[in-house]
Amino acid sequence: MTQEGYNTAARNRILDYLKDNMDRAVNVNDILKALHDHGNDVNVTTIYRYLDKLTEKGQVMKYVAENGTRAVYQYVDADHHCDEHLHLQCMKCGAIIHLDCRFMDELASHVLEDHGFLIRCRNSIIYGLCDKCRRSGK
Amino acid sequence: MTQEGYNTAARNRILDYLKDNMDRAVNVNDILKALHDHGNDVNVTTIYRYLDKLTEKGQVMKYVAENGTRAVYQYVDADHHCDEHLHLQCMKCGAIIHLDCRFMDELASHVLEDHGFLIRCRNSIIYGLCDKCRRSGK
DNA sequence: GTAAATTTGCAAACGGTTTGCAAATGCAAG
DNA sequence: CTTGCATTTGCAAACCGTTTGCAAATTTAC
Repeated sequence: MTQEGYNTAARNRILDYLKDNMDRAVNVNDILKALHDHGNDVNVTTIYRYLDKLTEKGQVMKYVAENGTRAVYQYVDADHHCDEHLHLQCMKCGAIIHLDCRFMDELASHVLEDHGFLIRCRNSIIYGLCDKCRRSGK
Repeated sequence: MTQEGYNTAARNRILDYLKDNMDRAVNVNDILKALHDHGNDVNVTTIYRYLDKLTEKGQVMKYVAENGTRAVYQYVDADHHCDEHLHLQCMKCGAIIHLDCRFMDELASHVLEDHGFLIRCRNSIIYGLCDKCRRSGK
C-alpha cells in the first residue's frame, strides 16, 4: 500500500480530516471549513484535485448527495471492498452503511437473473434514514 | 386525477414528450432539443419550472444522473408507486427498471431489521448495466 | 545545491439550475 | 367579446459547485 505522489502539508491535512471522519461522508466545504478553523487554509482547488486522486486510487468513495448539487466523499479503509456491496446513506446525518452481507449477494444474483441487470455498486446509493435519525427525528 | 394549473401549449408539449419517452429517463436538454426539432421552442426556464411542478405532484420522478451534474426525469404512470420499489438505471442507455417484485420487500425488511435503516425508494437508484447494453457493448 | 517533476493558489471559465421581473397568456365573470 | 385577475412565459443575470490554465512554490532525486 505505497503512498504515491508527493508528500505535502496540504495533502496530509486533507487525508487526516477524512480519516478522522471515516464514519460519515463529508463535502468539500466541510473540509475547507475544518482546515480553516485549525488555521490551516488549503485552497478549494487543491482539495478537489486531491480528492480526485484519492477517488481514483479507491482510497475514498465519492457520491452525489441527495439534492444532486454537491458531491460527498468518505474515506475507505483497506477491508472495505466497495465494488462488492451496496451502500445505504442516511439523508439526514449522511452516515453511510456498508451493506456487505450475504443478502447483498442474493440481491445481485436475483437482479441479474430475473432482470438481466448487472449492478455497479461503486456508483449506487440507497437513501433513507438510519436507526438513530429515524428514532430521534419525526 | 385533475389536471391542475393553466393549460398551455408549452406544458402540453413537455408532457407529451415525457409520455412518449416513458421507457427512459430524459434530461432537460433532451426535452429542449426535441421540442426545438419540432419547431416548438420552449425556454429552458419553463421546462425546469414545469418539471418541478410535475415532480411535486408525483407525475414524474427526478433523479441525479451518474456523474452528478445533471438531473434526469421520467414520467410515471398511475400504476407505478415509486415509493414502494427501488429503481435500477442503466449507466449506458439510461433505461430505468422498476424493481417491484417480492424480492424488494425482503430487501427492505432485512435492511430495516438487521441494519435499522429505513429505505426511501423515491430517492434511490442502483446503477449498472441493463441486459441489452451488457450484451452489446463490452 | 541543482534540476526535473509535481503540487499549489489564484482568477477565470464552465455548466446546469434558479431567480427577478416585465410581458404574454389563460381563464372566469359579466 | 371584453375586462380583470391569476398564472405562466421568456429573458438576462445570478448562483453555486466544480474545473481549468498558468505561473509560482514545493518536493524529490541526484
